[in-house]
Amino acid sequence: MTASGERSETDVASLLLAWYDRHARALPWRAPPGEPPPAPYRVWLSEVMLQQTTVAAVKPYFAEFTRRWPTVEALADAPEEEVMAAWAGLGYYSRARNLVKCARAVAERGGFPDTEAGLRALPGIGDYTAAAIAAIAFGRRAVVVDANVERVVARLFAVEEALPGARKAIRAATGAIAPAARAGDFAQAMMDLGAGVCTAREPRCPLCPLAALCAGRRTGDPARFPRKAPKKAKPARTGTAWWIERDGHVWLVRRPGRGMLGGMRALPDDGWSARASGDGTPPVAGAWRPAGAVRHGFTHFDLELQVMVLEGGAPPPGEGEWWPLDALDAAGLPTLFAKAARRARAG
DNA sequence: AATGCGTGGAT
DNA sequence: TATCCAAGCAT
Repeated sequence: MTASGERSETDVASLLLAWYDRHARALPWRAPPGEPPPAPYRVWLSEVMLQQTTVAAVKPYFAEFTRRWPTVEALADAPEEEVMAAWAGLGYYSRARNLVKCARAVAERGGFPDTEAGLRALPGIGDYTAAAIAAIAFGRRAVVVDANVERVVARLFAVEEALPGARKAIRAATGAIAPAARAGDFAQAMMDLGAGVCTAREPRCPLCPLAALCAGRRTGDPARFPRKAPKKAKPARTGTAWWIERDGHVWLVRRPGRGMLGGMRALPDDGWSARASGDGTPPVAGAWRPAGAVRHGFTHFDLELQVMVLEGGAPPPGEGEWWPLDALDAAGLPTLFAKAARRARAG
């Protein structure tokens, strides 16, 4: 703002919003620039799906969820296991558990809270998501900081401190440039800029509406911002998944509600985890046949999973269900076990 | 506050 | 193939 209170044409927000008016991505959960926002339900659902997840991965899930559950009330009424199965493949499954909890809380209170603090108190909604929904769905001024914004702001102000320590300074700097008007468009513009122009590798500075203001660019090497602490090496683990098939069905279990792949359907396994490899002990005795292995990279370890097959076996002790092979897609197996199932069935 | 938690695409 | 990374949250 200038001293007289009018917006300067060299204001970060003005420059960015003008760019957004021309270059905003068209997305299924987004209103075009300057138009009324989508229903809070769609903003919330998309924001949760987009946590640490790419736009391309989210699109089909968003379409399917809004088709099956068009409102937060419909989602609140859905059985949790159906929602978990529908989430299968998208990852970070605690999001799906919290999605159901949140939908039920919102339905119970008669709608989404329209303040950042109210949103922040709901399950699965943290600082970022509360600010994003408040700004995008309710037009409230909020300091919306995701990884895109961290990168844009770290470059714009050439923040030398490394993440995660720099978060406080980045948040303050973001607050200083966030406008009161068009709060949702500004937040989404920052994210579009980070996603398409101010990218992690090889930023496209000639296309950037903020290039003339950017301290990072003036250093000659904007890509070195934000600095980051070095990351730890990922351990490698091995394990075994057990494919027990009988009369066109396979034996599936449900994993415990917390922890890795929590609450998801799965193949029985030998107890592998991030901390230790599995012990290779089969759940029932029998003529097990090796079907090969699959590799899967998790966030914090790499797993090589041997797949062992037993045909005509008895079910192992404990909870589980015979699942029809011709409907295996509907079981909602997370990707690791979907890979293992393909390997088992390929021979 | 450091750690645990998925997955697929880009380089 | 190896690495990085993406609209983070809970504990």
